[in-house]
Amino acid sequence: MEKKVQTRKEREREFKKSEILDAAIHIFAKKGFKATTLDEIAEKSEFGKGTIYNYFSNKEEIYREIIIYISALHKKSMFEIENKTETFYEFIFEMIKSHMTFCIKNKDAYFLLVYTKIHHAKSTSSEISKLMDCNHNEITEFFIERIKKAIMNSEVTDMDPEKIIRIIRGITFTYVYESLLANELKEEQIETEAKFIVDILFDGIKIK
Amino acid sequence: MEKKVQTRKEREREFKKSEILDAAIHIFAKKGFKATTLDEIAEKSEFGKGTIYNYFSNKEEIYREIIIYISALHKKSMFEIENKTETFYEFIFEMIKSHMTFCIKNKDAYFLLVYTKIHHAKSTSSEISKLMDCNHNEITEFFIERIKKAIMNSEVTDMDPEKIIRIIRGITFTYVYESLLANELKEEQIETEAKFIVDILFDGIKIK
Amino acid sequence: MEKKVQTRKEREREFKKSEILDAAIHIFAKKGFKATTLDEIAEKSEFGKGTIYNYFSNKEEIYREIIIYISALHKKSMFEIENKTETFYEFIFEMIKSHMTFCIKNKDAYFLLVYTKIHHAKSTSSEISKLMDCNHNEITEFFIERIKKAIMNSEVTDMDPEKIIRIIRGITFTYVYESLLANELKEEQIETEAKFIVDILFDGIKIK
Amino acid sequence: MEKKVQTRKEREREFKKSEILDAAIHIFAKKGFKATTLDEIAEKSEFGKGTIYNYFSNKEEIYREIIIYISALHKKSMFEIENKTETFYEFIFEMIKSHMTFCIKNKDAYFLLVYTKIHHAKSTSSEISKLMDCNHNEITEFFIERIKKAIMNSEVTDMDPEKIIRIIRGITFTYVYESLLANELKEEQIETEAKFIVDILFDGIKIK
DNA sequence: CATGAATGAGAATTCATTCAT
DNA sequence: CATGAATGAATTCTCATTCAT
Repeated sequence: MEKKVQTRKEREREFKKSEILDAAIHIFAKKGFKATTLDEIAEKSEFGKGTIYNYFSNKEEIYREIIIYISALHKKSMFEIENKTETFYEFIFEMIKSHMTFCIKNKDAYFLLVYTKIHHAKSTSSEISKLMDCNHNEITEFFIERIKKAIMNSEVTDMDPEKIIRIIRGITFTYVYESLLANELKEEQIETEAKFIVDILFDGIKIK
Repeated sequence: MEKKVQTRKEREREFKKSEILDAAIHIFAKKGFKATTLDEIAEKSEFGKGTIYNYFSNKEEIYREIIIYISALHKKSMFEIENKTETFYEFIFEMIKSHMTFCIKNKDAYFLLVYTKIHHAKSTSSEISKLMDCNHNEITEFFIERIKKAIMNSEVTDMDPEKIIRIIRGITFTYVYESLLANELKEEQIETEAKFIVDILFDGIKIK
Repeated sequence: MEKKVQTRKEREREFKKSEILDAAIHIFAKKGFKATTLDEIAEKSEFGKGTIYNYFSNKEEIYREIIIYISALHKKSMFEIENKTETFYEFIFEMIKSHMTFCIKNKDAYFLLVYTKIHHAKSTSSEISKLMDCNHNEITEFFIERIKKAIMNSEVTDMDPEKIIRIIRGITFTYVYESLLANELKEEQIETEAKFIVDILFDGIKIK
Repeated sequence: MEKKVQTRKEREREFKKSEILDAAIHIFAKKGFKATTLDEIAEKSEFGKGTIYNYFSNKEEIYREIIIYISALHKKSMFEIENKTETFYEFIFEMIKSHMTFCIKNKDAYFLLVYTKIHHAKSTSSEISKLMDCNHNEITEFFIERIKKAIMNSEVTDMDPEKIIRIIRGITFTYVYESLLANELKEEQIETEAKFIVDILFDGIKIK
């Protein structure tokens, strides 16, 4: 994470790599792995085709590095909220806001993440799916602990934490995904939208 | 829609087409559109590669027909429950059960549907994405009417129906998807699982 | 070796494979493995580039099959003479004639064989070099036995058989190779040329 | 040929060139021309890839210079023995020893020479093959003169000198090549091994 | 001079589609 | 209709060569 002493050369190299990755994210997010060609990545990143191979040994590696990078970013945005919150309600609220912020800021990245999750879900072999699984599990673990605590504190009904997570993830992921697609999720609405979701999650839709 | 009088020839043709589509669904679901080859489809369907071109004019058409077919099937399973239910709670309950039944019976089809939704979401041009959108909207319309009625009946809190749908779809889709992936959703659990979801949806997770 | 019952299809396939191999031999012999392109092979064999991949899974496989085929052919031409000869002189004489006949009839094949021997000599890993070694050893074994017999029969001076083989092989290979290159070895001269070599081998060049 | 007064700069330049050539010989000998990359040469010679182009205008030129250099070296080692010898037997003996010494000292160079001879034998166009031919002919001429003299002196049977050369070259080249490959030729055995060859060449293998 | 990043022409390989049988 | 051999456009990847620093 912290390569303190970096020469100018190294920094330049890192910068160029990230330029290529940036270009690639957009295309991968739009077309998927197979349908994305190196010519497109080259053109979009404004490098020659051969140049890209000076930075990545093949197409798959570009994809992998993107997934690693995005996953880490997303995970980080999830874990950051840990200590900032008191109640479970607050925790979920912050978590959803954090997720939304991440998604708005990294729209393509988020689409790619969802695409990859779906796409690699069934192929047990690939390195990428292992990586995704690993991240997924880490976040799940983290959540489960928090839910157990909430149950002990009588904040929420006593239910299988795994299932609760599925519910929360379901609401959040799809809701955000669809909102983004419809271009209906803007930064200034995060507060309201997040509250909307958490309230339903906690109180349900039934009229009281 | 109206294939009233079908000769034996026509019926045989239809049957063979469906054999090819069946074979293709599995592979498309596993690998996605691009990575699926006609050789694989030919082998799995036990037809010659050339034969497939007697039934479909190209690979895309196979894919399209699959999506049309599955979407219709799924839509049908959604609309069927319309008149069987009295309360909104019942409606959602039946709808989720219906969805689950469909997914269990057509696992690959469902994965393919999800994959296609994600994959084509951003490409505005393709015929397939239009088709998906169209179906999506039809179901949405149908739901919205029901929700409006429910709001009028004071069954649920007065909220934007579009948003409620997103929530419901989010919970259902992802919950079912993840359960299927983890191989944790069996036919005999549908009743329980569906109830679990609806109860949370109506009452929330907060302890009362 | 003997696939007695072959359908027409299979025979046609075999025939086309051999057409491709024939075309490839000439080019490989002229340019070596790396410098030979599949476009050239395709053009010379009068097939489309893709077609070749219906018969061989990659360029290396074409090369390998050629070497296997030629080696076997050459080995066969060596072993055939075994029982036809009485004295060691006769044996060597027949062997050289056989070698020459093979080389004249399969000029390109022979050049390719020599090229491959040289080229793969140092790479211990490749499958091809193992194959060549294997054939080389088989022929060597065969020769050694005959030489030992000749020594026991007092036909030739008692020397290390391995070294004698090297001498014989050296004379024969290079002599034939250079003669062929200079276009100075024709079928009708085989008898004379072979005798010239054997006589020197047995009696030396010293005036008596 | 005449680099009489060389500045330090020039000497340094020559030295660096030879460093590059040295590195290249090993790789060319191992992999052949096409399969050798400039990256490898650069790495092995410990120069930057671009630097190499300050000394040679392209890959082919490196190869050519190597061949020129080695050929000259080998030729020199052949011509050196001219005046040291009295009889033809002695001449051949010295020649073979000289050849062996050269080969042991310049193993890679020798392999490369053999490889190049084989490889370029058929391509009439290239400059390299002309060079090789030229050297080949020079040595041949030189030998032929000596053989003619030997025939006149009744040292050897009256035979076509060209053919005798082919025999001698055949024995020597292949014998040495195979011995080197098998790692069986060491400096201290040169005397013995050379005598073994010459004796067979002069007296044959027939028991007397 | 020394360097190595950038480049694109060229090579191997894949695969949807055609078509003769 | 059924078939699969033939095809070449498209794609990934390599590497000699150039050139700015």
